[in-house]
Amino acid sequence: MIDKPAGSTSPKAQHIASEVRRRIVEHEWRQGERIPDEADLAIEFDAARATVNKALQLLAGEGLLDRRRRAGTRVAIDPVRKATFTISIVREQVEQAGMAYSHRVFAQRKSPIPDDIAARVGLPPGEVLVHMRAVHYGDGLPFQLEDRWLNPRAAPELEKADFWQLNANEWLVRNAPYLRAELAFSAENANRRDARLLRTQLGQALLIMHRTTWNDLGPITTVRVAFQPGHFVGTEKTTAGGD
Amino acid sequence: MIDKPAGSTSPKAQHIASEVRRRIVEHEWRQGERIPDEADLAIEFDAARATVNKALQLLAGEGLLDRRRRAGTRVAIDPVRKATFTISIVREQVEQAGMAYSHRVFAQRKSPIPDDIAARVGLPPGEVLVHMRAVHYGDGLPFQLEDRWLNPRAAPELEKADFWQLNANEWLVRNAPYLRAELAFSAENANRRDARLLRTQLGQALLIMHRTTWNDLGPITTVRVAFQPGHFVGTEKTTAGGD
DNA sequence: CAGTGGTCTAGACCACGAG
DNA sequence: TCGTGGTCTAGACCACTGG
Repeated sequence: MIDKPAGSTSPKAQHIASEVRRRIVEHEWRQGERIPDEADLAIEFDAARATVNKALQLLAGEGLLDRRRRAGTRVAIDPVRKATFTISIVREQVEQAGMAYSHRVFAQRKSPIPDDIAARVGLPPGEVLVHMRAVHYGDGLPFQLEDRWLNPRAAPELEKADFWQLNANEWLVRNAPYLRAELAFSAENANRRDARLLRTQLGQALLIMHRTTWNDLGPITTVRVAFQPGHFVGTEKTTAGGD
Repeated sequence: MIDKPAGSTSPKAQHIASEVRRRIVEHEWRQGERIPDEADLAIEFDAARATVNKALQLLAGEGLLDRRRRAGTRVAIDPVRKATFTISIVREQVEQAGMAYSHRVFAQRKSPIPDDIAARVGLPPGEVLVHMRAVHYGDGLPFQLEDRWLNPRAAPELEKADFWQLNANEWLVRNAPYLRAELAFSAENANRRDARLLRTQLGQALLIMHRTTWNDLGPITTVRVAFQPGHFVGTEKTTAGGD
């Protein structure tokens, strides 16, 4: 019998990926250079081609490899840097920080959308949506402020929901899954309303997140989230790349 | 990176993933509910179990499914929302916007690191690294400002590089691939130096990106990037989820 | 046209962990 | 303990696309 490599329970594809990654990082295989094809690597690593394929697709997804039929696989010239963000539920963020969660709705009414919102979500200007503003608190202190538009046409059950009591964020997560989303970050100086609701000063730099989601009925919701001053949004882990 | 156009021959695993996704989104299968096991789905879709497995792993990666051995596969209770950012090279960002790229280095010297930087990268306080500040321009206007620390021990060839002429960003991408990275966004009011170099006003809200990279020799570089006021950083596409 | 990656299959064994 | 997902394999055919 042939023994397993001692101490290692790493799946074979992972092992191949790691080894290829190492060769790239250590310049054993240089940028733009062609690497052996799947069949050859399968022999070298004593694996099935499908296993090698899986490993190489992983690396291509990370941006370390460029793969093309007939042309073969090359080390990417500009390793694309990717980072994955996980957007958790507000309540969870607050509670993970060991604080007591609460939230308060400051406004909720039907209203025609402003032109900029219309353009962003792809609805005709003046369309009437539900508009709401809410603040989420941790231990009674403002954690984030959301300014949200909701589209009843994309989520009909929405008419029945009572967001004065319920958290819109959680209701949507549970009742209106999306098929597509856009997410963007920017920074803004706190305006008068931001400052009042977040209990900070006018002009304070705020990290702003815009998120819009769609299903096949159209846009579901678009929201501008203003975080508490000093808040960070970060990645958990990131795969290999350059810089 | 970008999915195939939906119209034509969709790979079988993609088709299965789409169909399962549809059943979840349309509440045919509810949150927390157990879905048929791989063997059953393989029969339903007339596919091999490996193909079903691939589809379900995709959805689990998106956060739509929870999979556990023996316990089976369930629709996730809180669909985790994930978003992937691609951090491109500064020059490319500028040139894609149709502007002429240039950059200027404002300071470069060896210097002991401040305590907060030391803590962030995991080096002893007072360690001497290369410190540099540079501004990247589009059509002569400031595009972003970077304040960077470089560790020669993790990238020995660095000593030879001349960043007064070369772009550190690009040099690193090509010569010092990383194995691990951390990325975070926040917002800060422009300080005096930020304002001067970005040609904006003191107190202007700036989107700040912190990035630190490591290889197996230790931290390679840590950088604070301040973007031009009004700049957005966003995702390209996002997969299904909630909210 | 032919080499290379893309994908699927049928079968197998293993690892985890719920019951 | 044993059902379920995790992974691998050997082989096959197909879809691109470079030469």
